[in-house]
Amino acid sequence: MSATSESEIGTARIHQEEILEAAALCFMERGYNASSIDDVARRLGSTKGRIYHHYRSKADLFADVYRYGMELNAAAIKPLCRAYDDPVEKLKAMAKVHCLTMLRTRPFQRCVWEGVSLLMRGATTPEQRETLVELQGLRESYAIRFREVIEGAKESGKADFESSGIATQIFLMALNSPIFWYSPRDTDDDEQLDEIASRCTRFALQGLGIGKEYLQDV
Amino acid sequence: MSATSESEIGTARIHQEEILEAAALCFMERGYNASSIDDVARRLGSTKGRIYHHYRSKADLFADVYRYGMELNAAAIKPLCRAYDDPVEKLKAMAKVHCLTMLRTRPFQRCVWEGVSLLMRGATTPEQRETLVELQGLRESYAIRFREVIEGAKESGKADFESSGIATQIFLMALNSPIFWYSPRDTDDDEQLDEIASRCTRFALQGLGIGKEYLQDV
DNA sequence: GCTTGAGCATACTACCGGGTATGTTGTCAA
DNA sequence: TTGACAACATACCCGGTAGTATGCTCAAGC
Repeated sequence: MSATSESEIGTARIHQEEILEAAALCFMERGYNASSIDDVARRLGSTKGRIYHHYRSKADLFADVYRYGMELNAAAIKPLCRAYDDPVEKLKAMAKVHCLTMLRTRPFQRCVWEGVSLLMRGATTPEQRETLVELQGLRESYAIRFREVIEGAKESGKADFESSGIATQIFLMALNSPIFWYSPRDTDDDEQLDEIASRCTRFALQGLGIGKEYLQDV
Repeated sequence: MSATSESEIGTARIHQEEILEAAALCFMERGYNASSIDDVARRLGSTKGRIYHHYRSKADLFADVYRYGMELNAAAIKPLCRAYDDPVEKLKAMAKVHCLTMLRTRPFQRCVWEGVSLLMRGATTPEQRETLVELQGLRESYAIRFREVIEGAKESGKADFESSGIATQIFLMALNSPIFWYSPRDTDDDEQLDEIASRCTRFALQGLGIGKEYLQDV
């Protein structure tokens, strides 16, 4: 609320990132409602006081985890936005990167998933509503970026589906799916993640009706 | 616990089905942890007493909702198990029916989804563990049925993927996806559900690498 | 008509967890 | 040196909720 310089915001973020990570892990494992603030604090090796010093409420903390997760997503596909002419090539790159981001930041992505839907029914105060609408907007504008490219692929004749809205939904769902069924191996093998992302990406692109001849290098 | 005749079990089920439905709706809207027993009772126009007369705990109630949802799934695909020679034709039928069941029994399927994973971390008593393992088994054996047919489709040369395990996961995820992004219209149009199920099914089958020439009638 | 038990409702307890109020410590600026 | 404030820890409050104990009613069986 007070006038804080950007450096102050920066250091605050550094302090908070540790909290964010612990919160994301807790929320992923037990869900938002089943995770207590004390749980998050225990994971940090500290107490409630630390969390409530940085966040005004549990919902605020969750919102920040959500926001951070969406920032990671947006940052990952940002370099690709202007780098391709062919929409299919662009879609391939975006899908692969998106899926890799899912795998690499799984706890946050699980929070994004649980996300707004649950909070909508619980949140009561007007400011909370406002925050949720904002977060919802982040998610939707992200999905729209994919939808536009998907529609471009259809117009190029290389994809084949009926409703772009539905197609986008299933497409993203296929790419998101590993955050649920993939449990990371002890050997944190980056190649293995790449392998999984490739398979999800191929599945999703083929689901859109894109021929295998375009998917050799995925 | 006492020796109950089958008819007694039958009438008990009838009484309980009303509770099951209310519980499924509550759990779908707010999630398991955020739904109180009183919420479920309110939706029934009754009180806690009724629920605790039939169920020993909240977890028990949820388990029954889960079980019921899985029974619906199993019953839906059961007639198809011996009706096809071509694995692709069988898979088409199973996928379509599965997706339609998702759409028609959405509240229960959302509970199945939230399902065991969350409870695993919360459930403490040994008997609860036992129940969860049983429910987990229901889900897995159901998935295995799909996996076998999917593998059959690959062996027939009409499908093309690398890991049948991963392929099955993404495949089912694509078919399950409408329980999240589809919100039923006021006009409870059965044809519309069929339309959506068709699109999901085509997406999922194409994702497996099955050619469009096999998917005209989906 | 009396008992018995199923099928609930009512009233109550115990505890957990979100939130707050206050104390403590280190650091930095004046 | 001291005041001020950030960054926590400690101690406490209190509302909500799972679960229980008990009361009520009605229908069936004898």
